[in-house]
Amino acid sequence: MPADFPISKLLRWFRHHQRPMPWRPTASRPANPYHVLVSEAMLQQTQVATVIPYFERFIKSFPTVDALANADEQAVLTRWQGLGYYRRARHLHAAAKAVVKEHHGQVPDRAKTLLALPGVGPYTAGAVASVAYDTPEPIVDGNVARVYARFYGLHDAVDRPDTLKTLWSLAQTNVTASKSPRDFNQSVMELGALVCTPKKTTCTACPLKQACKALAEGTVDRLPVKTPKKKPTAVTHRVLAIYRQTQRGRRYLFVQRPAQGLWSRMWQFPTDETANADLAGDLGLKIAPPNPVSSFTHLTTHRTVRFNVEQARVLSGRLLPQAGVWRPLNRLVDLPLAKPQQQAAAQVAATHYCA
DNA sequence: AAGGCGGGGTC
DNA sequence: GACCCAGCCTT
Repeated sequence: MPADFPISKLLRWFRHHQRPMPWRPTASRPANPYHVLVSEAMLQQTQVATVIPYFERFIKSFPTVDALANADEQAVLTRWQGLGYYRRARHLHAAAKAVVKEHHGQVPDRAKTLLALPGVGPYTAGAVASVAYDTPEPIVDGNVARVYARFYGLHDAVDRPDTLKTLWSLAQTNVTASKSPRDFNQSVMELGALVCTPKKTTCTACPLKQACKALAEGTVDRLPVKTPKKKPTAVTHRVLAIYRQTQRGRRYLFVQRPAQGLWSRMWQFPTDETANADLAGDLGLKIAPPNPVSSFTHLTTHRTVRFNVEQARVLSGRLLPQAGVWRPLNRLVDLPLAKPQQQAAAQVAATHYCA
């Protein structure tokens, strides 16, 4: 039988210390389930402070679930650009279409129904149900796992299936007992973000300190246990900025990435990720010898990518139909680019001004 | 069960 | 550097 979780103390702490978030319902702002759904999609593996400006811009562009459902994918990806995990944007777009088509434009209020939406897993389903509708659905995210692993003294790896089962069970028990599911679920996460942090915890300020197992046994800095992750592999990408000269300046060629894999459906300069592919020839173009522009390293979770950027002028040839678009570098606002391609574009533009 | 998927904050 | 972040999907 686990120790009693001090729900009331935690809720009291939450009322005084919670950070304002634009999607959070308050006394003067009723819950907006669409806002909650958008926020939870953005918050997957992404910190609150990072999400807030993206959320504001996204809602300004797509104020309602109907607006999002009717938007085209390029516009959605453009609003997501820079946030990462771009599959989330396409899933959220598909979820909005499903809400309009299958749920009369109302974001579902039951976790089981939410779970059927693309990009909505167990955490997001519980979060939308509890935060938007105040229903007693459990949630377990990185914060909750850390708080519970410490409070209950769970020394098994928290990403193990049996430990996860325990965590969800504890979350279920606590949220059911809380009588305020919306505040309770958010309060555990907020405690994990502000007090029960991965490092430099501030246990003296913790509303759970009197009953925390890890604090009592001195294992706070060793919990939660996690299985180690693989190191990223090093790869090199060759970026080729191909331009043609027009009366109104240079137009650069951009192509779209495939729907699967890294930076799905984002746009880029033609980029060789394998060996010495014939980038221009494959597009039906003949180019002058390329000039080096810059090199930089970009880090992702699984790769460290060395980007070598070059540019070259088109000599002849006709671009294959549907292969890409020609754009001046000062008109890329509606073309969703991932971070390294944004950086490459900025550096190509800089050399242009110097030359 | 394990790996892929971004980019930034923090120490 | 290393670790983490209001996870999800595919294989």
